[in-house]
Amino acid sequence: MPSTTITPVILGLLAKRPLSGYDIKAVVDRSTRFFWAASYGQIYPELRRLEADGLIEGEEVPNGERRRRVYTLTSAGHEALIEWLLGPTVTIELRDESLLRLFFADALPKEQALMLLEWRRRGHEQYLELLRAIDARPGRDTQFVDLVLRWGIAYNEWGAQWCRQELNRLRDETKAA
Amino acid sequence: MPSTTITPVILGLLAKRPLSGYDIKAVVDRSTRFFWAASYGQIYPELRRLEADGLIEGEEVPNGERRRRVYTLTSAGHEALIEWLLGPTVTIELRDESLLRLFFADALPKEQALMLLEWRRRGHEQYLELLRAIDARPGRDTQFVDLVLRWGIAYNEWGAQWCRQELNRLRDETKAA
DNA sequence: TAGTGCATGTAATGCGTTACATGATTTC
DNA sequence: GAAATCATGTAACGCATTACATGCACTA
Repeated sequence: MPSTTITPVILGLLAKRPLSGYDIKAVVDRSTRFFWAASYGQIYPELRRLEADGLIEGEEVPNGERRRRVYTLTSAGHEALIEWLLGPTVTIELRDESLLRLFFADALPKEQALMLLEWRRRGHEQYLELLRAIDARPGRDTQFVDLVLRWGIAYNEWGAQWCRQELNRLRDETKAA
Repeated sequence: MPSTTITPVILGLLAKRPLSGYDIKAVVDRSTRFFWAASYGQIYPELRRLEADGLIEGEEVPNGERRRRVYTLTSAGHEALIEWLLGPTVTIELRDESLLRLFFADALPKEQALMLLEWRRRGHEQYLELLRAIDARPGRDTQFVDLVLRWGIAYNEWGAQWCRQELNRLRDETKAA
Protein backbone atom coordinates (compact mmCIF):
# COMPACT_ATOMS: atom_id res chain seq x y z
CA MET A 1 0.00 0.00 0.00
CA PRO A 2 2.26 2.78 -1.24
CA SER A 3 1.57 6.27 -0.05
CA THR A 4 2.83 9.70 -0.95
CA THR A 5 2.99 12.90 1.03
CA ILE A 6 -0.54 13.99 0.11
CA THR A 7 -2.15 10.71 1.15
CA PRO A 8 -2.76 11.88 4.75
CA VAL A 9 -3.92 15.27 3.51
CA ILE A 10 -6.61 13.69 1.37
CA LEU A 11 -7.70 11.31 4.11
CA GLY A 12 -7.66 14.09 6.69
CA LEU A 13 -9.76 16.45 4.61
CA LEU A 14 -12.26 13.76 3.62
CA ALA A 15 -12.65 12.87 7.31
CA LYS A 16 -14.46 16.18 7.70
CA ARG A 17 -16.67 16.09 4.62
CA PRO A 18 -16.90 14.60 1.11
CA LEU A 19 -14.91 16.53 -1.49
CA SER A 20 -13.95 16.37 -5.16
CA GLY A 21 -10.35 16.55 -6.35
CA TYR A 22 -10.91 20.14 -7.31
CA ASP A 23 -12.31 20.90 -3.85
CA ILE A 24 -9.31 19.30 -2.19
CA LYS A 25 -6.91 21.45 -4.17
CA ALA A 26 -8.90 24.56 -3.23
CA VAL A 27 -9.01 23.69 0.48
CA VAL A 28 -5.29 22.90 0.54
CA ASP A 29 -4.53 26.21 -1.16
CA ARG A 30 -6.09 28.16 1.66
CA SER A 31 -5.08 25.99 4.62
CA THR A 32 -2.29 23.40 4.67
CA ARG A 33 -0.37 25.02 1.83
CA PHE A 34 1.50 27.09 4.41
CA PHE A 35 3.25 23.99 5.64
CA TRP A 36 2.17 21.31 3.15
CA ALA A 37 1.39 22.02 -0.49
CA ALA A 38 -0.26 19.81 -3.14
CA SER A 39 -0.81 19.93 -6.90
CA TYR A 40 -3.38 18.34 -9.23
CA GLY A 41 -0.63 16.12 -10.56
CA GLN A 42 -0.52 14.45 -7.17
CA ILE A 43 -4.15 14.68 -6.17
CA TYR A 44 -6.01 13.04 -9.05
CA PRO A 45 -3.83 9.95 -9.45
CA GLU A 46 -3.78 9.53 -5.68
CA LEU A 47 -7.58 9.71 -5.45
CA ARG A 48 -7.91 6.84 -7.91
CA ARG A 49 -5.29 4.85 -6.06
CA LEU A 50 -6.97 5.38 -2.72
CA GLU A 51 -10.30 4.35 -4.19
CA ALA A 52 -8.77 1.20 -5.65
CA ASP A 53 -7.38 0.44 -2.18
CA GLY A 54 -10.80 0.94 -0.62
CA LEU A 55 -9.77 3.83 1.60
CA ILE A 56 -12.13 6.24 -0.12
CA GLU A 57 -15.22 5.91 -2.29
CA GLY A 58 -16.06 8.07 -5.29
CA GLU A 59 -19.50 8.98 -6.53
CA GLU A 60 -20.42 10.89 -9.64
CA VAL A 61 -22.28 14.05 -8.66
CA PRO A 62 -22.46 16.07 -11.89
CA ASN A 63 -23.33 19.74 -12.03
CA GLY A 64 -25.58 19.70 -15.09
CA GLU A 65 -23.42 18.33 -17.90
CA ARG A 66 -20.22 19.05 -16.04
CA ARG A 67 -18.91 15.89 -14.46
CA ARG A 68 -17.86 15.90 -10.86
CA ARG A 69 -16.67 13.03 -8.72
CA VAL A 70 -17.05 13.43 -4.98
CA TYR A 71 -15.10 11.22 -2.61
CA THR A 72 -16.06 9.94 0.81
CA LEU A 73 -13.83 8.36 3.46
CA THR A 74 -14.53 4.67 4.10
CA SER A 75 -14.10 3.12 7.53
CA ALA A 76 -10.86 1.55 6.27
CA GLY A 77 -9.77 5.03 5.23
CA HIS A 78 -10.60 6.38 8.65
CA GLU A 79 -8.51 3.66 10.24
CA ALA A 80 -5.60 4.49 7.93
CA LEU A 81 -5.85 8.14 8.94
CA ILE A 82 -5.79 7.30 12.65
CA GLU A 83 -2.87 4.98 12.07
CA TRP A 84 -0.94 7.75 10.35
CA LEU A 85 -1.83 10.27 13.06
CA LEU A 86 -0.50 7.99 15.78
CA GLY A 87 2.30 6.44 13.74
CA PRO A 88 6.04 7.01 14.09
CA THR A 89 7.06 10.63 13.78
CA VAL A 90 9.32 11.53 10.92
CA THR A 91 11.99 14.06 11.70
CA ILE A 92 11.10 17.60 10.79
CA GLU A 93 12.99 19.05 7.87
CA LEU A 94 12.87 22.71 7.26
CA ARG A 95 14.18 24.46 4.17
CA ASP A 96 14.64 28.09 4.96
CA GLU A 97 16.53 30.02 2.32
CA SER A 98 16.71 33.13 4.46
CA LEU A 99 18.47 31.12 7.15
CA LEU A 100 20.89 29.77 4.56
CA ARG A 101 21.78 33.30 3.52
CA LEU A 102 22.36 34.28 7.10
CA PHE A 103 24.62 31.27 7.45
CA PHE A 104 26.85 32.63 4.69
CA ALA A 105 26.48 36.29 5.63
CA ASP A 106 30.05 36.43 6.94
CA ALA A 107 31.02 36.92 3.29
CA LEU A 108 29.34 40.34 3.33
CA PRO A 109 30.37 43.62 4.94
CA LYS A 110 28.71 43.88 8.34
CA GLU A 111 26.22 46.53 7.20
CA GLN A 112 24.84 44.34 4.43
CA ALA A 113 24.84 41.25 6.59
CA LEU A 114 22.63 43.06 9.07
CA MET A 115 20.38 44.00 6.18
CA LEU A 116 19.72 40.30 5.60
CA LEU A 117 18.51 40.01 9.18
CA GLU A 118 16.35 43.05 8.63
CA TRP A 119 14.82 41.44 5.53
CA ARG A 120 14.11 38.31 7.45
CA ARG A 121 12.27 40.35 10.07
CA ARG A 122 10.21 41.97 7.35
CA GLY A 123 9.42 38.55 5.87
CA HIS A 124 8.02 37.39 9.19
CA GLU A 125 5.94 40.51 9.46
CA GLN A 126 4.45 40.14 6.00
CA TYR A 127 3.56 36.56 6.76
CA LEU A 128 1.96 37.71 10.00
CA GLU A 129 -0.29 40.11 8.15
CA LEU A 130 -1.49 37.31 5.91
CA LEU A 131 -2.17 34.92 8.77
CA ARG A 132 -3.90 37.56 10.85
CA ALA A 133 -6.22 38.31 7.97
CA ILE A 134 -7.16 34.62 7.86
CA ASP A 135 -7.59 34.61 11.62
CA ALA A 136 -9.91 37.62 11.42
CA ARG A 137 -12.28 35.88 9.00
CA PRO A 138 -15.71 35.25 10.50
CA GLY A 139 -16.46 31.72 11.66
CA ARG A 140 -14.28 29.55 13.83
CA ASP A 141 -12.60 26.39 12.59
CA THR A 142 -12.37 23.20 14.57
CA GLN A 143 -10.11 23.24 17.59
CA PHE A 144 -6.92 21.84 16.10
CA VAL A 145 -7.20 23.59 12.77
CA ASP A 146 -7.39 26.77 14.78
CA LEU A 147 -4.44 25.67 16.91
CA VAL A 148 -2.22 25.34 13.86
CA LEU A 149 -3.22 28.78 12.60
CA ARG A 150 -2.34 30.22 15.98
CA TRP A 151 0.96 28.38 15.80
CA GLY A 152 1.71 30.16 12.54
CA ILE A 153 0.93 33.51 14.06
CA ALA A 154 2.94 32.85 17.21
CA TYR A 155 5.88 31.50 15.21
CA ASN A 156 6.11 34.58 13.04
CA GLU A 157 5.74 36.89 16.01
CA TRP A 158 8.55 35.06 17.72
CA GLY A 159 10.66 35.08 14.58
CA ALA A 160 10.26 38.82 14.06
CA GLN A 161 11.08 39.46 17.69
CA TRP A 162 14.17 37.29 17.50
CA CYS A 163 15.43 39.26 14.50
CA ARG A 164 14.90 42.56 16.29
CA GLN A 165 16.76 41.33 19.33
CA GLU A 166 19.71 39.99 17.35
CA LEU A 167 19.88 43.16 15.28
CA ASN A 168 20.23 45.17 18.45
CA ARG A 169 22.85 42.84 19.83
CA LEU A 170 24.93 42.83 16.67
CA ARG A 171 24.69 46.60 16.26
CA ASP A 172 25.84 47.16 19.83
CA GLU A 173 28.75 44.83 19.23
CA THR A 174 29.75 46.83 16.19
CA LYS A 175 29.61 50.07 18.10
CA ALA A 176 31.54 48.64 21.03
CA ALA A 177 34.35 47.46 18.78
CA MET B 1 23.80 29.96 -16.12
CA PRO B 2 21.48 27.41 -14.53
CA SER B 3 21.73 26.89 -10.81
CA THR B 4 20.31 24.41 -8.36
CA THR B 5 19.63 24.65 -4.65
CA ILE B 6 23.15 23.58 -3.66
CA THR B 7 24.88 26.15 -5.85
CA PRO B 8 24.92 28.82 -3.12
CA VAL B 9 25.96 26.23 -0.54
CA ILE B 10 29.01 25.29 -2.56
CA LEU B 11 29.93 28.89 -3.26
CA GLY B 12 29.33 29.86 0.36
CA LEU B 13 31.51 27.08 1.76
CA LEU B 14 34.32 27.65 -0.73
CA ALA B 15 34.30 31.35 0.21
CA LYS B 16 35.78 30.29 3.55
CA ARG B 17 38.36 27.79 2.36
CA PRO B 18 39.14 25.39 -0.52
CA LEU B 19 37.35 22.06 -0.27
CA SER B 20 36.90 18.82 -2.20
CA GLY B 21 33.46 17.42 -3.05
CA TYR B 22 33.85 14.94 -0.25
CA ASP B 23 34.74 17.73 2.18
CA ILE B 24 31.69 19.73 1.13
CA LYS B 25 29.41 16.80 1.81
CA ALA B 26 30.99 16.33 5.24
CA VAL B 27 30.70 20.01 6.17
CA VAL B 28 27.08 20.15 5.01
CA ASP B 29 26.26 17.07 7.05
CA ARG B 30 27.30 18.75 10.24
CA SER B 31 26.11 22.28 9.55
CA THR B 32 23.56 23.34 6.94
CA ARG B 33 21.90 19.94 6.82
CA PHE B 34 19.57 21.10 9.58
CA PHE B 35 17.91 23.50 7.19
CA TRP B 36 19.51 22.63 3.83
CA ALA B 37 20.67 19.15 2.88
CA ALA B 38 22.81 17.98 -0.05
CA SER B 39 23.83 14.65 -1.58
CA TYR B 40 26.78 13.51 -3.70
CA GLY B 41 24.41 13.18 -6.63
CA GLN B 42 24.04 16.94 -6.57
CA ILE B 43 27.48 18.00 -5.43
CA TYR B 44 29.81 16.33 -7.94
CA PRO B 45 27.94 17.26 -11.13
CA GLU B 46 27.46 20.78 -9.80
CA LEU B 47 31.16 21.19 -9.04
CA ARG B 48 32.02 20.37 -12.62
CA ARG B 49 29.36 22.74 -13.89
CA LEU B 50 30.57 25.58 -11.68
CA GLU B 51 34.13 25.00 -12.82
CA ALA B 52 33.06 25.07 -16.48
CA ASP B 53 31.31 28.37 -15.74
CA GLY B 54 34.45 29.79 -14.15
CA LEU B 55 32.92 30.32 -10.71
CA ILE B 56 35.27 27.84 -9.07
CA GLU B 57 38.63 26.32 -9.94
CA GLY B 58 39.67 22.73 -9.30
CA GLU B 59 43.16 21.49 -8.60
CA GLU B 60 44.30 17.91 -8.20
CA VAL B 61 45.78 17.45 -4.73
CA PRO B 62 46.21 13.68 -4.39
CA ASN B 63 46.78 11.89 -1.10
CA GLY B 64 49.38 9.40 -2.20
CA GLU B 65 47.74 7.36 -4.95
CA ARG B 66 44.28 8.46 -3.93
CA ARG B 67 43.06 11.23 -6.17
CA ARG B 68 41.54 14.32 -4.67
CA ARG B 69 40.31 17.45 -6.39
CA VAL B 70 40.17 20.59 -4.29
CA TYR B 71 38.13 23.57 -5.43
CA THR B 72 38.74 27.26 -4.87
CA LEU B 73 36.33 30.14 -5.36
CA THR B 74 37.24 32.49 -8.22
CA SER B 75 36.49 36.19 -8.10
CA ALA B 76 33.57 35.58 -10.47
CA GLY B 77 32.33 32.97 -8.00
CA HIS B 78 32.63 35.42 -5.16
CA GLU B 79 30.56 37.92 -7.11
CA ALA B 80 27.93 35.28 -7.81
CA LEU B 81 27.75 34.49 -4.10
CA ILE B 82 27.28 38.14 -3.16
CA GLU B 83 24.65 38.49 -5.84
CA TRP B 84 22.73 35.53 -4.45
CA LEU B 85 23.06 36.82 -0.87
CA LEU B 86 21.60 40.18 -1.81
CA GLY B 87 19.20 38.87 -4.46
CA PRO B 88 15.41 38.67 -4.27
CA THR B 89 14.14 36.63 -1.35
CA VAL B 90 12.19 33.52 -2.17
CA THR B 91 9.24 32.82 0.05
CA ILE B 92 9.95 30.45 2.89
CA GLU B 93 8.36 27.05 2.62
CA LEU B 94 8.28 24.80 5.58
CA ARG B 95 7.27 21.16 5.59
CA ASP B 96 6.42 20.13 9.09
CA GLU B 97 4.75 16.76 9.35
CA SER B 98 4.07 17.17 13.04
CA LEU B 99 2.14 20.34 12.26
CA LEU B 100 0.17 18.50 9.59
CA ARG B 101 -0.85 15.88 12.11
CA LEU B 102 -1.94 18.54 14.54
CA PHE B 103 -4.01 20.07 11.76
CA PHE B 104 -5.96 16.82 11.42
CA ALA B 105 -5.99 15.97 15.12
CA ASP B 106 -9.69 16.77 15.39
CA ALA B 107 -10.23 13.26 14.02
CA LEU B 108 -8.82 11.84 17.27
CA PRO B 109 -10.30 11.64 20.77
CA LYS B 110 -9.11 14.64 22.76
CA GLU B 111 -6.70 12.59 24.88
CA GLN B 112 -4.81 11.29 21.87
CA ALA B 113 -4.86 14.63 20.12
CA LEU B 114 -3.11 16.13 23.13
CA MET B 115 -0.60 13.32 22.93
CA LEU B 116 0.40 14.60 19.49
CA LEU B 117 1.18 17.97 21.03
CA GLU B 118 3.14 16.23 23.72
CA TRP B 119 5.17 14.38 21.09
CA ARG B 120 5.87 17.59 19.29
CA ARG B 121 7.21 19.08 22.51
CA ARG B 122 9.45 16.09 22.95
CA GLY B 123 10.68 16.43 19.36
CA HIS B 124 11.73 20.00 20.04
CA GLU B 125 13.53 18.95 23.18
CA GLN B 126 15.47 16.19 21.45
CA TYR B 127 16.50 18.60 18.75
CA LEU B 128 17.60 21.03 21.44
CA GLU B 129 19.89 18.46 23.01
CA LEU B 130 21.54 17.87 19.66
CA LEU B 131 22.05 21.56 18.94
CA ARG B 132 23.31 22.30 22.43
CA ALA B 133 25.90 19.56 22.05
CA ILE B 134 27.12 21.26 18.88
CA ASP B 135 27.10 24.61 20.65
CA ALA B 136 29.19 23.22 23.50
CA ARG B 137 31.96 22.06 21.15
CA PRO B 138 35.20 23.92 21.71
CA GLY B 139 36.07 26.68 19.23
CA ARG B 140 33.79 29.43 18.04
CA ASP B 141 32.52 29.69 14.49
CA THR B 142 32.31 32.91 12.57
CA GLN B 143 29.70 35.38 13.69
CA PHE B 144 26.84 34.49 11.37
CA VAL B 145 27.38 30.75 11.41
CA ASP B 146 27.08 31.05 15.16
CA LEU B 147 23.99 33.23 14.78
CA VAL B 148 22.20 30.52 12.81
CA LEU B 149 23.09 27.89 15.40
CA ARG B 150 21.67 30.11 18.10
CA TRP B 151 18.57 30.58 15.99
CA GLY B 152 18.09 26.80 15.98
CA ILE B 153 18.42 26.63 19.73
CA ALA B 154 16.10 29.58 20.33
CA TYR B 155 13.54 28.21 17.87
CA ASN B 156 13.36 24.85 19.56
CA GLU B 157 13.19 26.42 22.98
CA TRP B 158 10.33 28.58 21.81
CA GLY B 159 8.61 25.62 20.13
CA ALA B 160 8.79 23.45 23.23
CA GLN B 161 7.49 26.30 25.36
CA TRP B 162 4.61 26.91 22.97
CA CYS B 163 3.60 23.25 23.18
CA ARG B 164 3.66 23.32 26.97
CA GLN B 165 1.52 26.43 27.03
CA GLU B 166 -1.05 25.09 24.58
CA LEU B 167 -1.19 21.77 26.40
CA ASN B 168 -2.08 23.59 29.59
CA ARG B 169 -4.68 25.70 27.85
CA LEU B 170 -6.34 22.75 26.12
CA ARG B 171 -6.31 20.65 29.28
CA ASP B 172 -7.94 23.43 31.28
CA GLU B 173 -10.58 23.76 28.60
CA THR B 174 -11.32 20.07 28.84
CA LYS B 175 -11.66 20.24 32.60
CA ALA B 176 -13.84 23.36 32.47
CA ALA B 177 -16.26 21.68 30.07
C1' DT C 1 43.17 -8.87 6.69
C1' DA C 2 39.03 -7.03 7.50
C1' DG C 3 36.71 -2.99 8.39
C1' DT C 4 36.33 1.81 8.29
C1' DG C 5 37.12 6.18 6.30
C1' DC C 6 38.67 8.89 2.28
C1' DA C 7 37.39 10.01 -2.39
C1' DT C 8 34.89 10.31 -6.82
C1' DG C 9 31.36 9.42 -9.55
C1' DT C 10 26.93 7.56 -12.07
C1' DA C 11 22.43 5.22 -12.95
C1' DA C 12 18.07 4.25 -11.44
C1' DT C 13 14.42 5.79 -9.16
C1' DG C 14 10.97 8.53 -7.13
C1' DC C 15 8.36 12.43 -6.67
C1' DG C 16 6.41 16.76 -7.32
C1' DT C 17 5.65 20.86 -10.22
C1' DT C 18 4.48 23.01 -14.50
C1' DA C 19 2.23 23.18 -18.40
C1' DC C 20 -1.00 21.78 -21.22
C1' DA C 21 -5.50 19.74 -23.01
C1' DT C 22 -10.41 19.53 -22.74
C1' DG C 23 -14.87 21.07 -21.87
C1' DA C 24 -18.98 22.88 -19.09
C1' DT C 25 -20.96 26.77 -16.50
C1' DT C 26 -21.44 31.11 -14.44
C1' DT C 27 -20.77 36.01 -14.42
C1' DC C 28 -20.07 40.52 -16.24
C1' DG D 1 -19.96 36.64 -25.97
C1' DA D 2 -15.69 37.02 -23.35
C1' DA D 3 -13.64 35.99 -19.24
C1' DA D 4 -13.44 33.68 -15.09
C1' DT D 5 -14.36 29.60 -12.63
C1' DC D 6 -15.52 24.79 -12.14
C1' DA D 7 -13.71 20.28 -13.13
C1' DT D 8 -10.72 16.40 -14.51
C1' DG D 9 -6.80 14.69 -16.14
C1' DT D 10 -1.93 13.69 -18.25
C1' DA D 11 2.80 14.32 -20.17
C1' DA D 12 7.08 16.43 -19.81
C1' DC D 13 10.33 18.07 -17.05
C1' DG D 14 13.39 19.02 -13.26
C1' DC D 15 15.56 17.84 -9.36
C1' DA D 16 17.06 15.28 -5.49
C1' DT D 17 17.71 10.87 -3.14
C1' DT D 18 19.31 6.15 -3.10
C1' DA D 19 22.02 2.76 -4.35
C1' DC D 20 25.68 1.17 -6.42
C1' DA D 21 30.55 0.86 -8.38
C1' DT D 22 35.36 1.67 -7.87
C1' DG D 23 39.60 1.97 -5.52
C1' DC D 24 43.17 3.79 -2.07
C1' DA D 25 44.76 4.26 2.83
C1' DC D 26 44.78 3.63 7.54
C1' DT D 27 44.08 0.95 11.85
C1' DA D 28 42.76 -2.70 14.97
